[in-house]
Amino acid sequence: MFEVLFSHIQEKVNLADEEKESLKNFFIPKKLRKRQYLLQEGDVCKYLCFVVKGLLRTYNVDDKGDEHMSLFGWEGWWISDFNSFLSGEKAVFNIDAIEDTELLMISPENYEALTLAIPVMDRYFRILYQNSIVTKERRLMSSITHTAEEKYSQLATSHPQLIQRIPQNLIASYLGLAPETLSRIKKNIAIRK
Amino acid sequence: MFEVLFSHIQEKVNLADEEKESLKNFFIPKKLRKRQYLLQEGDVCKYLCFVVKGLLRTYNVDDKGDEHMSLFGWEGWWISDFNSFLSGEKAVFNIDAIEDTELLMISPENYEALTLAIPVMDRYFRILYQNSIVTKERRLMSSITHTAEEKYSQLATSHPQLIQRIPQNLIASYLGLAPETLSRIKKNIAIRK
DNA sequence: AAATTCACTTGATCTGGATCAAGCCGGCTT
DNA sequence: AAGCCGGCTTGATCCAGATCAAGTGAATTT
Repeated sequence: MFEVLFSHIQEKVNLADEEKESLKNFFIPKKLRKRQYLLQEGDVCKYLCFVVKGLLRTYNVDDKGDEHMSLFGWEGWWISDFNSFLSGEKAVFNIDAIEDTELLMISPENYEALTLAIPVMDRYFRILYQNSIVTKERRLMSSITHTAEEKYSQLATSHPQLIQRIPQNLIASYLGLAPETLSRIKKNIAIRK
Repeated sequence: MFEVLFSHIQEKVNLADEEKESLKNFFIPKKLRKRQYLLQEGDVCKYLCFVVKGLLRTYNVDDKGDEHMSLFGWEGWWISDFNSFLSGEKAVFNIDAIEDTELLMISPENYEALTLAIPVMDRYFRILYQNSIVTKERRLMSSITHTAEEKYSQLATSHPQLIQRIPQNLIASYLGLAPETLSRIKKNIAIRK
């Protein structure tokens, strides 16, 4: 299962064989069944998790009990309540599995130790985070600038896999829309062509 | 003017004196007058810029000609159209100076060369980007989850300096609100206490 | 000091999307 | 196979915030 992680890392930086061996020691493998929680709001997020297989969602729940998706993660994504993981503060997000999932988890201490033991991992994460920032910037501007339909269309073209794989009510929540609104939007798009 | 940059870096990692000397060679200093552009939409963003002094805004303009703030940057912030800087694609953002500003700019080639010459800069940027991701995540969830008034109140408590320093119409745009709406919100808050 | 400009306010009206409320269907359970 | 549950649709109504339209006052320009 480390092969998925290695190949993901090696898209960005090179790892020597002995670095790969060493790297294994910093991670804990874990399996989750569908609907199982990885993290609950209020707990401290003890691991940054690489998704080897499966699908997870990160979301919070407001006063009214409504869920708001922060992000989805599948093969090749890293998942956590990043603030809680880095600072040790309580998590504001819940994370649970949408499909059966396999993870490789690293603790904050090992994350620190890993970057010190294998400095090129600083570079790997630096590049990873660069891309993540660009993505988040796009989503943020889209959420401020676009209408509901524009947001959906943009998502549908940029992440068609996501539309296939994830239930529509969760996608609505990801876009900050009521499920009914998304349903109507899809209908309108379908009618128009 | 490099002292501001050094002290900012040294909040996160240590720099040897010879590394500091070397680092200077990768940057170009630049001054901007109030209202002057650093980047215009459609151009390629040729520099990642560290703000030594002053205040800038990054924003895009929609079809209707309305501006939407992406972010503000002052002393100690890094500013660019990050996607354009990294990929060489055309910028979607405009950047201009709200106050007279002093910058230290680095080109993509020098950014790459810098991290190779001084590997601890990978670590510096990794940590910088971590924090940036947490901030963007918060703003995104806030924009999806909260009402207009909640968004403003949250901003006012988390970044009071920003409220002081930046014209109210730009803050409205940053929050994704019409200027009239923000004006009314402030009035309501004032009345209530 | 008159004139223009620009940020901000206030009021009146409009509207996109939320909310509330029913049905509909396909898949699980018993 | 009958019943139930959860995801989705559809319709009717509501409302937060946008838009349109004036007005004010402070700063900048001429």
